[in-house]
Amino acid sequence: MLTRLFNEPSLLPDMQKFGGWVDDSGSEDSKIKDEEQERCRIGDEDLDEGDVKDGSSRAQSEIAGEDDDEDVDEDDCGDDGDEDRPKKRGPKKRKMTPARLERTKVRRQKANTRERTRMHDLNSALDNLRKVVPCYSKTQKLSKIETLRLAKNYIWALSEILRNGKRPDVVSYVQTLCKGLSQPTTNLVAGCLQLNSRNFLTEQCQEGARFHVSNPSFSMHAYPYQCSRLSSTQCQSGSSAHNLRNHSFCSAYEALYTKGTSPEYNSPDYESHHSPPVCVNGNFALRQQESLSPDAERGYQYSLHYTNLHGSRSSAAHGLAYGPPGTRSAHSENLPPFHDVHVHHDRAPAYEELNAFFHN
DNA sequence: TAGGCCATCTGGTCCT
DNA sequence: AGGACCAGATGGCCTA
Repeated sequence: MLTRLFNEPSLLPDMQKFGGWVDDSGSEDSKIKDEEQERCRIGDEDLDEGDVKDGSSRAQSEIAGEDDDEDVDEDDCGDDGDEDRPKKRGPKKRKMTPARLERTKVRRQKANTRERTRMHDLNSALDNLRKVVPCYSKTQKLSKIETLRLAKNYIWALSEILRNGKRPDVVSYVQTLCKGLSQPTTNLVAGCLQLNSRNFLTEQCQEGARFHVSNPSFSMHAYPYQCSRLSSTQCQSGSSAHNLRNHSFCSAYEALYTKGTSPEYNSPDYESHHSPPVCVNGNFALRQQESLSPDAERGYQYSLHYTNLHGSRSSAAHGLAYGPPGTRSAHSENLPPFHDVHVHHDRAPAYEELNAFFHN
């Protein structure tokens, strides 16, 4: 019955998601009766015709047969014992004529279409963002919230690099990227950078936590922005300064992370992508302590907080590696299957590019 | 099966 | 009046 209200074929599949609307059983009528009773219970105050409230429940009631009765007013709900009630002021309600009903219906459909388009635009923008954050996979897309978190971390990490004029070691870099991310995403990013989260945290604990949010002291062990293909053969292939940088990074990287580590580092081949130029002009006042959303405190307590060099909070590192109890399952033992994961750090961000990007 | 994520609808608010 | 934006509700899909 209610599907008649939305007789546009293209909308029907969507409408059918609302199961109660599709079912033409007798319970529909009782539901509508309940809605009518609810209307009468609420009274005029919420059902002023001037109100925007032209929602489905009212439209449903109107279309359920009240259209035939042109004299039916909203005030007339059948409760005759309400004569003492003071007359409501304000514009008198207009009857829901079929023409008005049709206009309402069209307006709602147009609004739905606009909203759908708006959300699609938002999603395509998010897709674009997914492509420029450090880890991109066509098959294993980051969720929206994780994409935003990773993008925030990415911006912050690059801004710190530019601010300090130093290159961070890959461990610190990954840690920065993974701050506040869920465990699966942490593993994904770590996998993109060929790091097992558990192992890089172990390394971190051994070296002492150098990382601090407000005063990062990145070391120069390696430069993670130039080579995403970490195998020696990949690093040695090709020529040019780009590959030279790759090679230097890979050598340093391998020296750091391939000895005494698990075979998990022999991960699949990752395709390099160019990172977009990044602009940092001091506007990144955001602090890593600030979370993107409240649930960063609520459900994503995976952040690292290395507050000193003595590993006093190194347990937090294990929290990231294994995940806190009672939260999302940890997958630190095995990296997820990265089929077509891309890392976007082929080159160092140049200031010219940064400015160009920012002023576009 | 529960939980996470997502798309969509919907009504409210603000703005032009 | 209508559009943009937002948040809540709802149901589907997927995965552990």
